Amino acid sequence: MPALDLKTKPRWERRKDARPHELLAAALDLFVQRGYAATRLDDVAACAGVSKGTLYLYFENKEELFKAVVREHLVSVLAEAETYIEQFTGTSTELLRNFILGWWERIGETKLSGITKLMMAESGNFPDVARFYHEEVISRSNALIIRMLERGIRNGEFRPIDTSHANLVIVAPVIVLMMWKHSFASCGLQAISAPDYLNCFLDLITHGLQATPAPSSTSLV
Amino acid sequence: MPALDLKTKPRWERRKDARPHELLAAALDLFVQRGYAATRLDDVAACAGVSKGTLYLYFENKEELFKAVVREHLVSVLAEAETYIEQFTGTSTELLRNFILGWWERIGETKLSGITKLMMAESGNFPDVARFYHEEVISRSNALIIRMLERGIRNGEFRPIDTSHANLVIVAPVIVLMMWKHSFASCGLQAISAPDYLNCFLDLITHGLQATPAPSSTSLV
Amino acid sequence: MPALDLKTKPRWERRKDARPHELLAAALDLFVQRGYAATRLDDVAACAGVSKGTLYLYFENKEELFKAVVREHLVSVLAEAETYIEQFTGTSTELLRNFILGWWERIGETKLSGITKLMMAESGNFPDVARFYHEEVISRSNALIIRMLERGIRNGEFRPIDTSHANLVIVAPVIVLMMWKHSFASCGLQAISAPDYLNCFLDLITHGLQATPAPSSTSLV
Amino acid sequence: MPALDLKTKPRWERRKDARPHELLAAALDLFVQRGYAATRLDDVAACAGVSKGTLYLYFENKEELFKAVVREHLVSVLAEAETYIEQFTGTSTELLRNFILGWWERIGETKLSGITKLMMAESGNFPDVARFYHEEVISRSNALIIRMLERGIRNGEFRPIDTSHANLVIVAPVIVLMMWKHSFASCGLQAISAPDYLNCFLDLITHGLQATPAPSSTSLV
DNA sequence: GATGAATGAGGCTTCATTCAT
DNA sequence: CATGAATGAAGCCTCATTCAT
Repeated sequence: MPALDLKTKPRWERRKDARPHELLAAALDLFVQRGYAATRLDDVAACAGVSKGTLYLYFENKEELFKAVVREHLVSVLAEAETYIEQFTGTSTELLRNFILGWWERIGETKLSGITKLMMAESGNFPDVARFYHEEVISRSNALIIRMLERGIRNGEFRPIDTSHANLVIVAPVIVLMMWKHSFASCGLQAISAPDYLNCFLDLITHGLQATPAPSSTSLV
Repeated sequence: MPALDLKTKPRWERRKDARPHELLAAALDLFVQRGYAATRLDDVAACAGVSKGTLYLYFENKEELFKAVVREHLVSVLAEAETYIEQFTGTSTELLRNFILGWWERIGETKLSGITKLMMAESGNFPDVARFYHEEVISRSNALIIRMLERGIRNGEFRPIDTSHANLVIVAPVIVLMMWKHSFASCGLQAISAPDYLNCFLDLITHGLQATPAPSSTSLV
Repeated sequence: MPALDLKTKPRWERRKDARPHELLAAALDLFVQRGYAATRLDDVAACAGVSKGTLYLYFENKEELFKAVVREHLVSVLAEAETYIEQFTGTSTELLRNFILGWWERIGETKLSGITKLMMAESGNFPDVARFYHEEVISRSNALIIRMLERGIRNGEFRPIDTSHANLVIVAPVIVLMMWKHSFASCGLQAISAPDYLNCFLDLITHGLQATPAPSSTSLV
Repeated sequence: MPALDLKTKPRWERRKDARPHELLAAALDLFVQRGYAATRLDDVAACAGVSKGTLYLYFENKEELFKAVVREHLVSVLAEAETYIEQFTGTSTELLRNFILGWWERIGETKLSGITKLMMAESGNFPDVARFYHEEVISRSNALIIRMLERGIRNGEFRPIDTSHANLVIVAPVIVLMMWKHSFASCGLQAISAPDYLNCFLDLITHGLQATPAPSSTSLV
């Protein structure tokens, strides 16, 4: 067998390579479902069809497992968003709207929203994880949004505002929506329609940012 | 009997009336600091200077202790807010601003913000507590805000918007600010200036709600 | 007020005398309902409308309380039975039947059966209580039954049998009935009709003891 | 590697297949010795030479542990008895006698009698366990004895009696003997000779059941 | 590499008993 | 006499982590 034929690895060996991904998928599911502290490694292993000990072959401990989940699933989405924004050529209002809706589509609507929720919920008890997440995810996403706002201000679309705080104002409803979905809504309490909510929010924020006020194009009642 | 005996320390002190409040104070501190699941009742007892068993003289179990904390500390603030809103005679814009700032002052700035954070963080794992909190706190506070928005719409100050979603949009930044304070900020990561943030938010939201657009009175950069 | 008028004690003082009896009544109820170990002194106190501490004014500890219950409620019934048997003038078969049925009426059907059950159930874990109960109750009741059997043998009604073991054979069904009532029957499992059961038993035992066999007077099917 | 290393004691020993049985044996010992409620799982573990947590690898909780003890040790004996009775060809009097004596030999004389005692003693406080035991053990053993009585009545050996109550009358002395052994006798109070007692009982019951009365063959005094 | 048995610290809750008032 | 707040040991159960095989 020629050494070059890397694609015909025997089955068990390909499986070997797949292991970490299977484990991370299982871990994601459970972290999202139950949170960090309440997720038992037994369950992660069981869910991945592996023994508990095997988990420790691939990840030093619970914390490292979680970090790996974040790296595997969130960081890639961020990179994609960075590219998108850099290349966008329309108005900043459109860009912002697309960004928010895309964010919801790629993260909010998927399991990944659970990670955002989890970090807001538990970073206080796990400072190391918090630091890691802030560096890898939050600061990068902040930069992204601030860049969009500055673009809008620079070309006169948006009023000149304090971008670093506006960033958080803009981000807040999406975060709250994610948290709601994984807290009260998951107990059957007060479900929220994400599209309606986001439209309402985008309408308000668009009006709020507008340099030259214009009537909203659609009735939102 | 010699006067010296007076120094004998009793094995415990009778504090019948004060005890529940002391315990609730200790419980509040720890729930806020560590969350619901991670708070150990031993620690609550120790923090209140009593033994583990004493806690159970006053509260049936962890859940009831928590509920009592909420009743003692949050429900009263809500009642106050309801009265305030009912009696307010100024513009709705002013009312909304006062409400938000008062909310921050009474809750956001105090330990109580930790309860809001805790509930968003853990209600998914404790549905009974979630139901209780939603009934006692959330639904009442929702009603409050919706009433304010309707007041503004009715008298022509605000655009006609979907109040039930707008409610959440308005609430979101305050909630996120509370959560941030008890998550990343508590690890020394990216502190946020609440006044600046809230001003930025109020400026945006005021603009966003306005029926007849007016230029913002102050530059916020 | 003349010192002789003992019957007109002020109310609170008569109540003082009643206390121990009220406590013993409450204790009886709970010991019977839940057994010795599972009875909480809190509940006894509450059931008697008294504080926990008061219990300790009258009884040194749980064990002494229990002993007092036995003395108050069982020992007197025994004395009554002893008298009855001494004075009975009919046949021994009648005597035995009356004794068994009377035993069921005075003890089996009442709460007191619970004490018998309790002792069989828990004496292994409380040897001191067991010793006390054996001395005060069991050995005396054994003597009673043996005397009845010997009377029957002496006058030719009963076959000559080993009275000390027959004693236990005779006693066994009544004890089992008492235990059943307080164990499986109390969970709704297989209720037993005491009259039918006792009749069946008396029929069998009468036949079994008879010196000159005679057909049973009633069909028991 | 030097041979000396062989002496290193492992922190634990792998005993996958043996463990459950060792645990059940330890549990049986302690349940019998102390009863259900008074048996601490720590002690069971210690008695089996494992840590507390290990118990929970094999049994979900105390109740399941107990059920497993019953299944392992009692249910098998019952099956054996069922077969024996089905195949027996002698007289019903002999069958009954053999059954009773065999019951004593297989259960009464062994630790297993402690389970019977325990259930009579504690089923009132543990209804779920009671239900389980009644289904798995009591109802089956009742059926067995009733079948024997009906056999004797059918072929004219026994008088026609109420079999369902006679069943309990017959069973009572054996149960009482078992209970006695684990209650008063275990405190050194009034030991009972099982053989003498059972003979006395069988003599009485045989006479009591007989269709055509016959003189007892032996003097039992 | 993979397994999964074993550990043991730690969390919630109960209850007989004590003792200052 | 009465009270009832307080104690603290003890019991059940969980779970991250280790390690012989």
